[in-house]
Amino acid sequence: MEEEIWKWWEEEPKYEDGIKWTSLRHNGPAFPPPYERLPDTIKLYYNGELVTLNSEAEEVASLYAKMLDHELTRDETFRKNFFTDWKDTMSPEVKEVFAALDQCDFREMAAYYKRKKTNEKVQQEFGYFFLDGHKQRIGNYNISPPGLFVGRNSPNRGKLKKKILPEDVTINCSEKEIPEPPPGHRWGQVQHNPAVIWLASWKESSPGKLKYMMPHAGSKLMGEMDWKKYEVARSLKHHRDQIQEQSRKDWDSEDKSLRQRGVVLYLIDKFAFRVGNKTKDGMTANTSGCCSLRVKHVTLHEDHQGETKKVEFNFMAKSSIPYKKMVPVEEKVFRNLQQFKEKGERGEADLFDQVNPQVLHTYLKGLMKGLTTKVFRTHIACITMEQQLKNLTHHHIKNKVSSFNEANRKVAELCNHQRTKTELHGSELQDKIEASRDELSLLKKKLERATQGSNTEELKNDVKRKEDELRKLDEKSRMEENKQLNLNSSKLYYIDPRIILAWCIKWRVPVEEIYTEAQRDKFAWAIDMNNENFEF
DNA sequence: TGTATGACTTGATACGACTCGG
DNA sequence: CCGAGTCGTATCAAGTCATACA
Repeated sequence: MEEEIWKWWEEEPKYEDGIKWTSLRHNGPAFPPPYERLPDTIKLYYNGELVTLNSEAEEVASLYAKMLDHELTRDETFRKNFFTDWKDTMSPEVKEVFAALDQCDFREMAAYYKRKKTNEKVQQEFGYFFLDGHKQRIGNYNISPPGLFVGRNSPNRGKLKKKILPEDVTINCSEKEIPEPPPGHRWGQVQHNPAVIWLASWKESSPGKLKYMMPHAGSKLMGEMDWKKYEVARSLKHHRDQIQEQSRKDWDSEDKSLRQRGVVLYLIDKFAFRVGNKTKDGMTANTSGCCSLRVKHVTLHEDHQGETKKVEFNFMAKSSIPYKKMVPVEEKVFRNLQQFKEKGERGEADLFDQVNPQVLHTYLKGLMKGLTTKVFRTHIACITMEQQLKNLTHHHIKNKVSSFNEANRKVAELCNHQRTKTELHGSELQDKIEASRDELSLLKKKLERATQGSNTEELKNDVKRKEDELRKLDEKSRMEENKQLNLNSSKLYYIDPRIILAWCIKWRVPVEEIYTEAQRDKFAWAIDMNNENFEF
C-alpha cells in the first residue's frame, strides 16, 4: 500500500518519440506450480472401464473436468477441438481406446476438483518492476497454467493452450538487469528494447497469439499513452468540420471508391463504428466493423413510419455482440448505400468493396497527425459525455451520481457496450410481473364484488400491498434493462477522465463516488491535475 | 500491394469479497 | 448466520493499427 507516488505527469518529456525507458528491471513472470497428479482413488472411466493416463493426458483431462459445469462442454466445436488436442497427449495404445468423448466419464475428477480448494498465494516479488528507478506495478505477472481456449464464438474454442515454460518466454529489460530464470531453466530469449513497454512475451499455443506481461494501468508507461490518446482525440475538433465537408463532396464523386470512403467515414464519424479489419477465415468468429459490413447487414427504409430515410444495421460486432440499430441518415448517404447494395443479391458481398482500413488510414494520416478511425470513436464518446453532463445535471441536481450514470449510459449506448449474462433473470422477472399483475386484477375484482362486505378493509390492504409489489418489480425490471448496458468499458477506455473530474469539482462530488480505487489509480494523472475548467 | 506479425487497446466475463434481507 | 445479489478487480479474448515481409 505504501507506494511512492511518482508524478510523472509533472515532468518534462524526457524521451524522443519511440523511446520509452532507460532502465527496466523486473523479476520475470511467475510460473504456475507444476501439475499434481490425481490421488489413486480418483479415476477417469471410459465406457465404464478404468483408464490410466500418463501425466500430461491426465492434466489435460483435468482441465475439461474442471469445466464440466460450463455450458461449453456441451458445445460440439468445443468438444471436438478438445478431444483432438487431448488425444494428442496420450500414448498411442491409450489413444486407441478413446473413440468418442461421450464415453468418457469425468464426474469423479470433477467432484474431486470441486472439493479441492486452490489457494495460491500471490508472490509479492513478481508484482512489481522498476522503471527508470521508480517502483511500478505490473498488470499481469502470472503466467496462466495450461487451459482450454474459451472464446465464445471462436472456432478455436476447446483447443488446448499448452503449458508455458521459461524457454518459451522472451524477457525485455535493461542490459545488466536480467532476471533469474526459475531453477533448472533458461529464458527463451532476452532482449533490451527501449522502444517497447512490455516486460516479457510468449506465444500461446492456441490460437498462436503473442501474449505480453505489461505494466499496470496506473504505471507511467500506460498512463502516458492514455493521456496522449485523449489529446489526439481532443485535437480532432479542429479538423472535424473540414473532414465532414470533404466526405460530403466525396458522396457526389464520379469515383466509386471515393464515394465509399465518404460514406464509411460518415458512418464512423456519426455512429462511432469500429473500422472493421479483415478477420482470418476460420480462425475467428465471423464479426464485422464498418469496412467489413456485408450487404445483408444493412436494410434501407425509404419511408419508415412516415419519417425520413432510415438505415437498419444488424450485424455481429466485436466479441460477437449484436449491433442492432435503426438510424436516420442523410439523403445522399442513403442513395449511395442503395447503390453499394446492388451487386450483392445474396447479401454475402462486402458492402464497401472499394475501401479498406489501410486506405482509410493513409487518407486520415494526411489530414491530422495521429488520426486513425478509432480516434473518432473516442472523440464522439467524449463530446457526448461532456454534453450529457451539461444537460442532465440542471434537472437532476438532487441525485448527482445517478445523473452521472445517466450520462455514462448514453455513451455506453453509443458505443454499443453490452452485457449478455442476465437473460435468465430477465425472463424470470417478466414472469413474476405477469403473475403479480394477474393477482392484482383478481384482487380488484374481488374487492368490487365485496362492496360493503365485512372484509373490505382487508381486501383493500391486499390490493395496496400488491400494487406496491408490482411497482417494485417494475422498477427492478427497468434496472435490469439498464444492466444490459455495460457502463464500464466507456468509463475506462473512452471518456476523458478530465471531463469527469471537472464535473466532480463543479458539483462537489467526491471522486471516490465515481471512480473505484483501481480506476483512480489508472487516472491518477487526471485527478492530480484537478482542473475545474477543463473542456474537451 | 497485399498479407502477416508485433505491440498495444478495448471488451466482456469469471470470480472472490462484500452486503443485505430473511 | 446464510444464500442471493452486487461490486470490483483480474483475466484473457478480440479488436486496432503500424511495420515487416514477400
